[in-house]
Amino acid sequence: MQTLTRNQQIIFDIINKSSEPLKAYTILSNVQKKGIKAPPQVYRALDKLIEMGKIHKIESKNAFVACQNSSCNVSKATAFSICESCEEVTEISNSKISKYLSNFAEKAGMEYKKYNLEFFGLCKKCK
Amino acid sequence: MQTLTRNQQIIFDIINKSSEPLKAYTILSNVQKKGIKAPPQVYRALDKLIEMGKIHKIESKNAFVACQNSSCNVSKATAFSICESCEEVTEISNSKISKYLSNFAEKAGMEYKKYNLEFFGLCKKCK
DNA sequence: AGTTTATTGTTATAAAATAACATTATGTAA
DNA sequence: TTACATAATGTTATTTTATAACAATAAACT
Repeated sequence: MQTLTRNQQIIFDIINKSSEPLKAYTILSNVQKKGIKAPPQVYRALDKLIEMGKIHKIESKNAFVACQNSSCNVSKATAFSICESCEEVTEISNSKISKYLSNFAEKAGMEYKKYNLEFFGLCKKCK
Repeated sequence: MQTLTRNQQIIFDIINKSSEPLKAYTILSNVQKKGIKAPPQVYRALDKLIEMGKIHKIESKNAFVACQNSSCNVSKATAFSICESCEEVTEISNSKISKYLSNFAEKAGMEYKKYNLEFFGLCKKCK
């Protein structure tokens, strides 16, 4: 269990408290009062947090969310549903889907390391 | 069957001929001699081509590939494997996986429209 | 303590995407 | 065919996202 450095902790806290994915520059503007002033500081922390599996990047949105999956300490596989109406992003906890997809990748002849899956549509509330 | 406009055709041809995903500004530099001079012209064509399902965006790479799936004329569902060594990107033709995933989304309570799936690892050659 | 390794701070810049507005082309319906 | 609407294009400027490069600190190791 890796401990976070100061910058990593500050940035993780903000992402973790947020109810929605945060963009790097939104994070930046929220931590400038704490002395984190420049983009590289944010991006470096984000990179490490992703490596540790503490956060994930929503590629289609260039935004970052805390991992909801308590067992997820390596960022091996991520799956999200994204509502095109209310923009809600939900992490799909995914033992089944994960098993299915890793199997699929192996069959396809790939030495599989991770995947990223993003569903788009309307969430329960919006449909 | 929709016909392409001049700019769309030029840009589709370049993507279609390429053996690898192309970035918007790479495309731009390749079409400037044909009179397409500015980013918006490229991005507009890309957006339309995506709508038509002629190309897909590899979100994790900000790059674009022609659709390999002849039946794919709506960009409903995309799946790619990306080799982290040689950078090869392959579209996975995906009736099974597609069925599985759309089922999965429905069960999760989502009104599903499309998904994007990106596998990372080592391809056959590189592993 | 001295050395390596990781993290941080900082400035500048690169890369990716879009806003805004003027212009031209295409389709369509009286 | 003319008038109107719609779509596509051209253009300039700007915004947004991400990284290069290098100096300074801090932490971990022997």
